[in-house]
Amino acid sequence: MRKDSRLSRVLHVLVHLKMTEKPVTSDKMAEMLFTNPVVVRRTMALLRDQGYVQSTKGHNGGWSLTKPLTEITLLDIHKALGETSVFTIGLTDEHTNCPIERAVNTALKDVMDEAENLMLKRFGEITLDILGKEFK
Amino acid sequence: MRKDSRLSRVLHVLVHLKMTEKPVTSDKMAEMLFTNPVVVRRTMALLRDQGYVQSTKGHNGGWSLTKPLTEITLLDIHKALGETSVFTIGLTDEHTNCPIERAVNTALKDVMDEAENLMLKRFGEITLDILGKEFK
DNA sequence: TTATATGTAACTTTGATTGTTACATAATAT
DNA sequence: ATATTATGTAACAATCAAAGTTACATATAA
Repeated sequence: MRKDSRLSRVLHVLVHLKMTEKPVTSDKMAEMLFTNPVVVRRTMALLRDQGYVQSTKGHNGGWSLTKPLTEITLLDIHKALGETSVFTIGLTDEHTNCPIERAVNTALKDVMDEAENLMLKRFGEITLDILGKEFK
Repeated sequence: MRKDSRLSRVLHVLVHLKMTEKPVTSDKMAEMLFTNPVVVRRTMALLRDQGYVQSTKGHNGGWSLTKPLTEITLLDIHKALGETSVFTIGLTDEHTNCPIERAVNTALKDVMDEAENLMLKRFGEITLDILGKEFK
């Protein structure tokens, strides 16, 4: 099943952004991530919308952080990417008046919600500076 | 992001199988699930490989349970489907010698593993008969 | 005013699942 | 016996969302 690696990638980029201090262009990031500058802009734009980074045009332009890494959590970035539901498991919606389908969906949903809540809670406890710390 | 609804669908089918008692053909199941008999066979074959159902050919043939629903858990069926990793979130593997990528991956993986373990634990606690019970 | 950036719409490609066709094999009813 | 009803499965086509690409507009700085 297909995976969304934007979170992993963008976290990587954000920590590097902090290291270099000056703006990094979409082209440089694309090179670093083996992808395309437009794809980078698309993803980074979501973070800008939430106020975690800013973009500047023209010479010496590019992307830079607007907050210290200590004030950004994995949860913040996860939410900024706007991915709904973290599971590959999907529910069906074709016999909504069938009690068995409903029971199946309820059972699956309860468990997935519990697992997702735990995941989001943990993500909320991890700030990005921690990811750079292990660097040293 | 695309979802895999085989688990939801096959659970639905298994509970109905118990209700009818006699074998149900792939064609009937396909009709019920708004899909194709070959797709049904593909999925059901995975359950047969693990001994949860059997298939019989010819007249009055079809699929039937080989175990009481009380002896099958959501986890059993989930595992039988062979889906690896329940998350849409993927890790990157392009800078394995970059300490930042490693730190990002480790952080994400630890959290995902914890959430997945909780999910599998809960799945293991739910037997399929429970899904039929709510029927009454 | 030229070079360097981002912004974004429109389109193409990719990749994995699902769906389909075709035919082989097996079991049962008549 | 043999016609009918099933599954088994290989090979191929369709689908669909994400990623990638192209093209051009806009903004900023040297």
